[in-house]
Amino acid sequence: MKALKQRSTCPISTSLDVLGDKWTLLILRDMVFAGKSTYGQFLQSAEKMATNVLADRLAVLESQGILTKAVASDKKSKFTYRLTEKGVETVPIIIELILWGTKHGPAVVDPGLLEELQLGKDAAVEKYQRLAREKALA
Amino acid sequence: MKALKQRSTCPISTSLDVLGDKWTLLILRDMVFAGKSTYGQFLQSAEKMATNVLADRLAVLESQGILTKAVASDKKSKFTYRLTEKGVETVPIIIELILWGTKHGPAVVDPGLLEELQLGKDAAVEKYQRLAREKALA
DNA sequence: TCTTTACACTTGTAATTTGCAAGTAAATAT
DNA sequence: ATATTTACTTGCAAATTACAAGTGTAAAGA
Repeated sequence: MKALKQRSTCPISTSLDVLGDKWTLLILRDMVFAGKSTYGQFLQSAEKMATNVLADRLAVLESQGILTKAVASDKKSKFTYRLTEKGVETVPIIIELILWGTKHGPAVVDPGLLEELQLGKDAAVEKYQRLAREKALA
Repeated sequence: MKALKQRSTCPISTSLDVLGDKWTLLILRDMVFAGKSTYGQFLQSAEKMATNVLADRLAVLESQGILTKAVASDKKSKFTYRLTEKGVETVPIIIELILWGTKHGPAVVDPGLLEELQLGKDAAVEKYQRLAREKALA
């Protein structure tokens, strides 16, 4: 049981108590935009997160009800992580990070996604939330 | 000169390289929603950030062009921090954190702001960006 | 003028967190 | 039976954070 320390009652602060680090939102990104769902898949990302940090973050995300952990349907030695509705609702945050990083950072962006976002942010949010919800049922 | 390490070219990752910690966005929150602009004011927030961490984050934010530092108009021993346009454009990210924290966290929220957000997110984003831009000119 | 206060940091040090390499353990595959 | 896959755990050095105290400069007060 991972007890999180709450620094204040400000909603921004409480959000950052959970999401405010360099790794957590990358795990959620991998689930939403890359369809990943296992420990091994998360480790393969370009940012190369350490195994112990990944294990720790997955435990926090689970204890906070952002994702669930279950034995995979194909293998008993494998676990599947799925987004809860609380997790799906981080999509707008992630989308805003994409837009800001694209505009102001040294990022290289997938042109397809960028066009989609520029065409309509709300539509893109809904699309990726829908896909994530469908994936969560599988 | 604070050199940031870039972990990948993903826009989410590059955004988190700068904003992904527990303190940076709280400084921006204080500038946008509380009109704060000095080191002393930032220290007085409910979350009680350490002085060395504040100094470090302000230096990073300045080096990344998210805010500027200038001698205050009233006192030569005082500095005023102002948001750049890059800084103003973090407002949508902060607003999404407010909405998520309000809905899913243990946060206690200002009812006025919440009503404003529920009435129309885009309008709220524009309002606080406008206020921040005006403040930056003062 | 001398002292005190206000403000913005810097420094030192202990505790915590991270990054890296290696090891463990259960379930499959060969 | 042995090897491999998958998901971690462990140990340790390095980096970061938290906490307390100190420094330096400008302004204000006696």
